[in-house]
This record gives sequence, C-alpha cells and structure tokens, in this order.
Amino acid sequence: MQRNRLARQPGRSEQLLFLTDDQLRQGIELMFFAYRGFTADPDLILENYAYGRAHHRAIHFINRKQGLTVNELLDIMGVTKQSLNRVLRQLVEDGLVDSRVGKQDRRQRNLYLTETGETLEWELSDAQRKRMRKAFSNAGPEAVHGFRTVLEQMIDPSLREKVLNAADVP
Amino acid sequence: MQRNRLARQPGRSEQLLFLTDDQLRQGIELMFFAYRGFTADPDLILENYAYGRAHHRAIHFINRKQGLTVNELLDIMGVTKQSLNRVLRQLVEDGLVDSRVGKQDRRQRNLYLTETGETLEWELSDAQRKRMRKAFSNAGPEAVHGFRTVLEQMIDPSLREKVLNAADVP
DNA sequence: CTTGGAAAGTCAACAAGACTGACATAAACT
DNA sequence: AGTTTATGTCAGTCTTGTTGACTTTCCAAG
Repeated sequence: MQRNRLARQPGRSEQLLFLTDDQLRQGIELMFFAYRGFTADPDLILENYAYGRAHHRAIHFINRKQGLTVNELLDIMGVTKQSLNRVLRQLVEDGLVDSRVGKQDRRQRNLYLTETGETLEWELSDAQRKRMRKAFSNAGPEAVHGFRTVLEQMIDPSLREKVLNAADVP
Repeated sequence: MQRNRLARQPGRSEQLLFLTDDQLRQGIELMFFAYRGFTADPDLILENYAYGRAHHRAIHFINRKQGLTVNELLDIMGVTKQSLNRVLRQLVEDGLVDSRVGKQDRRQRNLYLTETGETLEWELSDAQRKRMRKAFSNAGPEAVHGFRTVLEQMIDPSLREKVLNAADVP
C-alpha cells in the first residue's frame, strides 16, 4: 500500500498563515482532550486484565510487525529496555507473546503474538478503531485528510520517516 | 459505567466513508506519535524545573481561566483531587500559583498564576505553540480545519461541551 | 439556633510505570 | 582473544495516578 497521499504538497507550506495564539491554544487543547478520548476505551478493557497502556502499545506494535526484535520494539515505543522488559516479561509469562531466539542472529529475540495475544489485540484495537471510525465518518473525508496532514507534521522529523516506513509493512 | 459515548450526532455524519482497518490503524498511530511530538518540547523544559506534565497541565488551565476553583480544575483535568493537590501544593510552595480563599464560599480556593508562574506558562506554551504553528503552516488552512473537526469528534461527547465552552473564555 | 450532612480541600500511604545505573550472559564481529 | 552488540535483570528513584481518612466550611431541616 503506497502512502504518498500524505506527502507534503509543494508550495503549500510556504503559505504564511496568520495564526493567533488563541487558535494555537485551541489546537493544543484539542490534542490534549482528543488523546484522552483516544485512550479511554482501551484503558477500560485493560483494567480487566490488570494491564496498562504500556502493554497495549507493546501488543499493538508486535501485532503490526510480527517477529520484530526487542530492539526494534524499543526503538519505536521510545522507552528504556528496563521499562519495556517488565511489560514484555509479563506478556510472555501470561502467554500473550512468544519470544523466539533469532535464526540468523541468535542474540536477538523475535516477538510474536500468540493466539491469545491476538485476541486481546483485536479487542483493544477494535475499541479504538470504533472511535476512530466514528470520528472520521462524522468529520468527512476532507477533514480526515487534513487530520493526517497536520498530525504528520507534528511528529518529530527524525521519527517521521521511521513511522511512515514502518507503516508500509504489510 | 454508563457512558453515552456512542450517542449519535444528528445531521453531520451520514457520509458512509469506506475506512479500511489499515487506514484506521494509521490514524491510531498518528495520534500516538503526534502526541509524543506534541509533548516533547515542554517535557524538556519541565526537566529543568523538576516538574512533570501534571504541573504543565495545571499551569495551563489556571492561566486560561485565572481564579478558577480547585474543583473546576479537577473537573477539566480529569484526575482525582488528591493527585492534583500534590502538584498544586508544590506550585504554591514554589511561588508559581497563588491559592486564595473564596470570597463567597470560603471552602473554595481560587487559583491564580503569580508573575513567576506566568513566566513559566509562557515558556512552556511558547514551545508548544511553535511546534503547532509549524505543523499548521506546513499543512495549510484546509488541513487545519480538518484536524480540528476530527479531533473534536474524537473527544468524549460528555467532555466535548465542557471543553468547547471553556474555550470561549477570553 | 442547632445540628447533621454535603462539599471543598488536605494529608498519608500505596501502586503503576517511567527513568538511571550497574551488571550478566551469550553471540557476533574483528 | 578481545570487543561490541543484543538482551535480560536487579536495585533504586521519580512522577503521577489511586483510595481512605480527616478538617473546615456551608447550608438547610428540624
């Protein structure tokens, strides 16, 4: 799936928008409150399993790229290995994640979701997708396009490539 | 756990978008990574003062509506009063926030930023505004409109009114 | 007027999850 | 053989969330 639709439109960026501090402040608050909504549904589900957002994120990214290494996961999640390790250990112990020794490089561990793990992943992402789908539908396609464009711009440039590349994984 | 989160918005939404799970997943990841970018700059500044995001949020909302009560702040921040209180106490001790006994109701405390508090508020919000302004400028005005529309839809309906009303404050 | 309940705020103790730092082990590389 | 890399672990700290218990203040019913 090609994702050139998010590519920056040439010329466009040189428009000198007049943005008042108040408009920007509203944008800031929208980010804050929308993110809260964004995490609210999965958080409720996670409580039933005594897991937190960290578990959710790990499960999400393992699902997106099954077999990724611990280092890759670390890198994309942006936490320390100690912090990730606690979460990962629980998930492996609970039988949601399978950690297999790498075939080429036996130092590495390749991470996979088990069937149970995939079930929880689906439950979590389904809740999140529902809200996202509703918001997208209510807002309309042009708005969705704008949403993507702005958010992409908000991501740290160094991360941006990584994220967009990673999203290409089938 | 009664939640009206699924209540329908009349009118706006009957567009029937085709949204693949993959498109939605991209939206989900954009939220995750953009939020990280969104908080990155203030986080760096906060380190210098040994404060965290909670302090930032408190300062932000006190600045937006000087003189608001602890309860109002509690409500908008969405944490427990005990959690807020710790943060607030530090800010008062450090001379960034002024907590005055309410004139009509002496149980209440009205919160104000001191001059020092306003200085830090500015420093933090300026960093955040810079990133927001850049993202907005690069994305263009239509995109900004879409961004706002989608994010507004993502907020919990119960909160939505509160937030939008609150944004009217001069 | 009194009194009992509710509301606003504070204090204490605990838990999750982030962090740093030090160290261990195994495998790969030079 | 010695070094670097990938991962895991232990210990300790910090921020920020939680619940429970408490004080002060207000208000309204008796």
